[in-house]
Amino acid sequence: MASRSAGAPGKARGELSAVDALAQLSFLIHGALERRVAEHDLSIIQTRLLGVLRDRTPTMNELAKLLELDKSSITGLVSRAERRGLVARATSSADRRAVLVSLTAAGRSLASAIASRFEADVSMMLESLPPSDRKALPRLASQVLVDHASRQGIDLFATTDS
Amino acid sequence: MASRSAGAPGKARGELSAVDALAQLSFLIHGALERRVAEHDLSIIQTRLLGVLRDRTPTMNELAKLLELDKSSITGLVSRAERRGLVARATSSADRRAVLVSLTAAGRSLASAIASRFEADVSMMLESLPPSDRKALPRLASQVLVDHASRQGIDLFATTDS
DNA sequence: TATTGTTATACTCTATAACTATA
DNA sequence: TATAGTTATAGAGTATAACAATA
Repeated sequence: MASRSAGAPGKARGELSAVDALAQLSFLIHGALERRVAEHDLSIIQTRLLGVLRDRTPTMNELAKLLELDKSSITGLVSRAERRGLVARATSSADRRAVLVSLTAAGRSLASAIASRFEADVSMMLESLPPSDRKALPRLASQVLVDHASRQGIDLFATTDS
Repeated sequence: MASRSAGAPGKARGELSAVDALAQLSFLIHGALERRVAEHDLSIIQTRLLGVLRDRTPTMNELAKLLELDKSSITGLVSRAERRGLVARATSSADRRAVLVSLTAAGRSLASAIASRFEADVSMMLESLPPSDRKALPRLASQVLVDHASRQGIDLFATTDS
């Protein structure tokens, strides 16, 4: 369990189990993002919405798949963001049932501000490591991500323009 | 932004920025836990509640500090867990205002089941790495955690029995 | 008076089921 | 008929403010 206290069974003092260490790091980063975006009165899911809209203008349906939520949840999520002027709805001209969601200028600027703040937060966490380890950690993380994605038949670096 | 697509500016194809890699790994682990505990109709916060109770019997107030929630949020959280028979309330004999929260046998067994399932999930993610890296990743994660904690004046490995 | 916990209230987030409009 | 999206409804999770009981 991630939130259990440090002393895992069978581990020497001053050590976390592999799983504990990764789980706690995950909570640390997640929590840092949560606190950061809370300063802008955003939740994690609202932030993810802004994030996926930075380089897409998906339909509500596509948004539901991207965020792994039910379409009815997307309705409310987008409506609250729209009420705050962060995103805009537009009826698709190709299919008049479909609604296209895009970032407003305000939404884009907020997304950028958060991204750079958060980047600084994570960089700060890494600064305690010696320079060689500071490169190794993201490299290993990438490796796990790429392998995990490929295990699901996804190429993390697939490009549309090829 | 963590949920942005892979190609970060200024990065060669096939690479994630350091921050992106860590953020995405964090979301991967968080999501894996979320899906795992959903099988038992638990949320992340309910799971964290069970987790902190594995080696503590705190008051509501202490629980609020441990989980970084308002005490009024703890009331509902504990009540829902209590209704499911996972935790129990008991009035403190030392201070009759205080309520002590503990894990029931059912709660403890559920917490153990989840911990071992989740441990397997994370181990599986690590198995794609060569053995040396498989040790390095948790080691680096621990280092970041310990340094982060000490920066806040906390000794992650403090013991009560010394 | 101060502290512990609960209650009342309000809002976000989520899902299921029923609905409308378009295809 | 099938699909895209919204609405109605219900419940978890969260915070603020007001409250009761105990210290």
